[in-house]
Amino acid sequence: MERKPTVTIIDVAQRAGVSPGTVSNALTGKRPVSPETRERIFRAITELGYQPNLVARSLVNRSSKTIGVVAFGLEFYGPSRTLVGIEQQAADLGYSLLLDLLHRPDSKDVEAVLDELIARRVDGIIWAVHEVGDNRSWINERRLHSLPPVIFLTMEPRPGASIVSTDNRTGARLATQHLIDIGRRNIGIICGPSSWWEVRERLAGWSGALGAAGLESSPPLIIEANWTARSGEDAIKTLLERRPNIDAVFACNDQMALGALRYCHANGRRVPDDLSIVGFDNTPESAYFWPALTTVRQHLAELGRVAVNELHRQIERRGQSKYPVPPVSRVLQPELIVRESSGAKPE
Amino acid sequence: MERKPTVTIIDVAQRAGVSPGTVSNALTGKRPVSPETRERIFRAITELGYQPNLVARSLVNRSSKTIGVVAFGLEFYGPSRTLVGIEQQAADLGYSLLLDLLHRPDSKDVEAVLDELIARRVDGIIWAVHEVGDNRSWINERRLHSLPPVIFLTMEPRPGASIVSTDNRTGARLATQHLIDIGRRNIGIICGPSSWWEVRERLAGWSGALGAAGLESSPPLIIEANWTARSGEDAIKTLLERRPNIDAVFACNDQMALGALRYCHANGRRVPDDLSIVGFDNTPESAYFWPALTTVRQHLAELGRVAVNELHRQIERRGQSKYPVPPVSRVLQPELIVRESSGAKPE
DNA sequence: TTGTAAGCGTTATCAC
DNA sequence: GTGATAACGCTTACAA
Repeated sequence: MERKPTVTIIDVAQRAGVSPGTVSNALTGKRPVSPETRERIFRAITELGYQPNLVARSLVNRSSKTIGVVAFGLEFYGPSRTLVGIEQQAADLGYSLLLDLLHRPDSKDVEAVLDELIARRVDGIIWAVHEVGDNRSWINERRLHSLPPVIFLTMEPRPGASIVSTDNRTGARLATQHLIDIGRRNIGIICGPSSWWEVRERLAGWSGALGAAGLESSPPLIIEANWTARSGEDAIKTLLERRPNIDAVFACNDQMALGALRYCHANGRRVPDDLSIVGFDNTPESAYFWPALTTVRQHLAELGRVAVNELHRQIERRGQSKYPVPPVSRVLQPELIVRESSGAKPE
Repeated sequence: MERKPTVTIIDVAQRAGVSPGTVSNALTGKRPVSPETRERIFRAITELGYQPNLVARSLVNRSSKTIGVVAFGLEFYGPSRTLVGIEQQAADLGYSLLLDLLHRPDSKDVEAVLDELIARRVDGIIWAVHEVGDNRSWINERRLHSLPPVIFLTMEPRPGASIVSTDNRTGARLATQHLIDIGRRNIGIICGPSSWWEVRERLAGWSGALGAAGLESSPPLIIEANWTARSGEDAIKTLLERRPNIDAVFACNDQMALGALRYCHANGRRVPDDLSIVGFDNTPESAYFWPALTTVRQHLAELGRVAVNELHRQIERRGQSKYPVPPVSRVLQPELIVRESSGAKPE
């Protein structure tokens, strides 16, 4: 097993007739180098085909210019869209991304994942796993203190934790209020699993809007599904059996709304004439459902970008002061997208 | 700016009363360590809260246990699903993932991306960017030789390049043959951009099946769209204006099929009675379209897993022999999923 | 089985 | 502006 000798900064230095330190300076620009030597150095670099070694640089710098992203459910629209935003902003700021996927949102491997990221000396972490059950019980100020800066996506506020999230409660309120505004009075909700914090928030938004309007938001109007179109189909069936007079349904994502739509087609319920349906997420497909889906748009890529920016800020500040960086909290507002399925005339 | 002194392998060694080399051996298991010292070492590790530094290890090992993934279009179903497969298999084999996203499939940043990956000393690369236009013109044996092992996803065969891909041509043939089998005779196709290799393959599968059956596959039956549902809607309109007698359409992805479905609803064309529609990809939603979409399933996660396995093999072999590793080529077969939109009774 | 010491490829400190 | 030289934290001959 042979190895072709790798070209190092030392080889470049020799060829250019300077010292390794000077080559480093020319490369990083951290201190001035005279134009002539600079010129010689870069010629040597191309002649030798020198490839800088970021691993060595990371070692001595104690910083890898890398962000660890821990995510779940990349096969779904939301997480993958957010990841795109993360990657773009990270690239703009000069970071590479180390990607770790959990197989389940409530995976018990958390510590192993964190150890891995620490071992690789990431400069910061973005925790893009939904808050489900007690999967964030590991978070506390002491633990956070032993980690590089971390930004959590969309979770319940916790002391010491920096959070960037969508205002799910407002999103659900928007959707429900819209149904109320167009004259609906018996409004059901198809939830995702109630172990998800986001679901509980959306449920709160729904019942809040109904309560404020003096309308019913009792348990029979609530049904739990599992985010899939299939579960949405089953859910609306149950809902309508329980309460045949329901005239509107708010589904906690577009896929379940799609399932509900399908059920209505198959069973002669006209949407939106007999029943209004509203979704959540604004997936690209939702505009082409039949009828086109009224839904709530989350700014997912923006969420990712903001998270990276906040993380970057924390990384920088951490390097400058020895005092702990105060946690931040940013909330992004979703927006209602009115289409055909609710029955209002889109403007 | 203060730094809390990091615990190194040396500190552990001192505390355990052994040499650093022995600690390393205990950690990696590369050479035997007596049970007693092992015990002492691990106690020291936990007492000190030692965190191994993979950056240092990568430097001396000249291998980072990292795979670079270059991808495009993560907001779409296919790429994100494939990435999940890649991540799972990579994790199983002990690799971390370095993720690089291109903003456009025909991005000109290729060299910058490669340089970045080389600088970080990835052990291998998975190129998950679709083949579009001449965006793979940079690939040649000489260039590949200067890179770590690379696996390309779904592209036209090229000398020296290892490829893992879906058999798009067969997939399209399957879909078209199905339409022929159920009695359709005037079968149009809604393509993605013809600059995409996959599109040209699917087109070839479509026309191949038609030709074999003695049916027409002339240009008026072909229309190019851009993968979006909206473009699918426009495309079928044009197609039907050109050829009102069309009785079936094969759309090159599910989203365009969805757009086509929507057009038919809006214009009183009954699917599948008047017109059969078949898609490609088998997105989770497609089973809940109205009518449920007949489509072609790609094994996307499997594609990613196979790619990682092949890459792993190449990385290993490269380390063992000085001879160049022969490129491999793996083709995965897609499968037809019959639902309602084609008109055949699903079995 | 364990210790010693020489790297791995950079950057940073201190002189000049 | 530039050159020695000592780290950075780990692995691995080579000895013992």
